[in-house]
Amino acid sequence: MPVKKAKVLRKAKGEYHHGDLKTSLKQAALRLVRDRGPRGFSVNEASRLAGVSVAAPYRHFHDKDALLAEIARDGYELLEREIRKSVEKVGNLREQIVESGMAYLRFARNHADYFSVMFQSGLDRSKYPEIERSARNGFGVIVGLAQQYERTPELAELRAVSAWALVHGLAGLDQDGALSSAAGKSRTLEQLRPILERFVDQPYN
Amino acid sequence: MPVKKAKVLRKAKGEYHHGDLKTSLKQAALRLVRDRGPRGFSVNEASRLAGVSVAAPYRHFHDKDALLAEIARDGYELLEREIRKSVEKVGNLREQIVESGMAYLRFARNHADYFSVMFQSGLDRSKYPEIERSARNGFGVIVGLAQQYERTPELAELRAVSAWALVHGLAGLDQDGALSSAAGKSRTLEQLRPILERFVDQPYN
DNA sequence: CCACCATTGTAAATGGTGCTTACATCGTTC
DNA sequence: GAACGATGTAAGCACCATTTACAATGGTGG
Repeated sequence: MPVKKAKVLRKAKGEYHHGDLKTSLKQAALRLVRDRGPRGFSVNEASRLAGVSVAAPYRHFHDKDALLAEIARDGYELLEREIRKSVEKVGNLREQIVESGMAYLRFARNHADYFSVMFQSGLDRSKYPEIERSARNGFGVIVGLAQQYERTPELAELRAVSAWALVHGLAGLDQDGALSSAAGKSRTLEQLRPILERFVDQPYN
Repeated sequence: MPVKKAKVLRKAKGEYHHGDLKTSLKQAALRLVRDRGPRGFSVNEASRLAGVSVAAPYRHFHDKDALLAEIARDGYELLEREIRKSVEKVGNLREQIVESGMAYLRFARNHADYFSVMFQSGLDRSKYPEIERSARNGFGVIVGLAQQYERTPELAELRAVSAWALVHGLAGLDQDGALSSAAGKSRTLEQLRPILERFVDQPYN
């Protein structure tokens, strides 16, 4: 879990300027989302966590939604990076597709805070084009793989949409705990790999 | 579309007792969710819509989350009914599976308000066992179909989880507008049917 | 070196929210 | 027809988002 050195989360007591309040606020918000769910976050509380006054955030974000939107965008970018990294690790195209899906599932589990801001915060995406753009970039990776994998653009699109829906659905259900087997035992991500492999090995034509 | 006659949504002006405040509040909340997103709902506003004071709801629901939870449970039950209804319409097992998926997608689109309360409201499901129960019942329908379709319980479970994830993901992406084709044209649900058919026709063994 | 000033932070206030408590009214039952 | 449970109201608390007016900071041009 690479966490960029030891960042300043709280402002030092005697200081006036924080140094990197914008980043701190996003981290504080993410922590609140992690601890109290996607709705359990408030600007005021994030301010307190960062050790500044409640008005300070408004020097960096137009409003609460703008803060959330920026976190969402960060999330999409992080997701895309992680997918690309996973894809680069293997040579075989089939494996690349499987790994991109596994990366999606890992992201949803390891960065559940980002994931819930991205998909469960009820943000009005149409108001933040940069989110749309980042999301589309990420999806582009999947589309690219599908295009290499399928013969026609139509089949590629079908494959890409199906793949995205499958991993997105798995990720969502996993986060809701709906995938834990009857006994309540949680599932390893590796246990989901066969689902992806089956999907990839299904011929489209 | 079936809306139980013409229900009393607002209390009549001169009356003191409402008659069915509980139902009215849930309907008001759903309307607010539909109009202003999953976060744009407040108990106070729902009260106003129902024509009562802001404290009145607390005679019927322990708190805001309890109201949301009951709506979610209603949603799971409605979803289950609609899936069962669709399944009954066709005889062939393969078609039943496809139709159950289509019913899920229809539900997500036609009852986007319920769907978002069920999956995007950030409700703490572990606090409301009745939600878990209703959700599990609905999933039971899918599992049942899968058990008829596959030879072993293991394959059936794999099939059921995959099916659920696929339609759940499609529904979620559809609601986010992520499925609209490049031109921004929205997709007919029937256009998604081939995805489900492909899935069903894939041999598991 | 230092006075300026954009940047970043603070304090206080506004209007709104969820929720609780104390009290008022209804209408059914005995 | 009175008592009582069901139901509704009014008022108040704590919290929140946001704005405004002001203050501290530190980099920059003179």
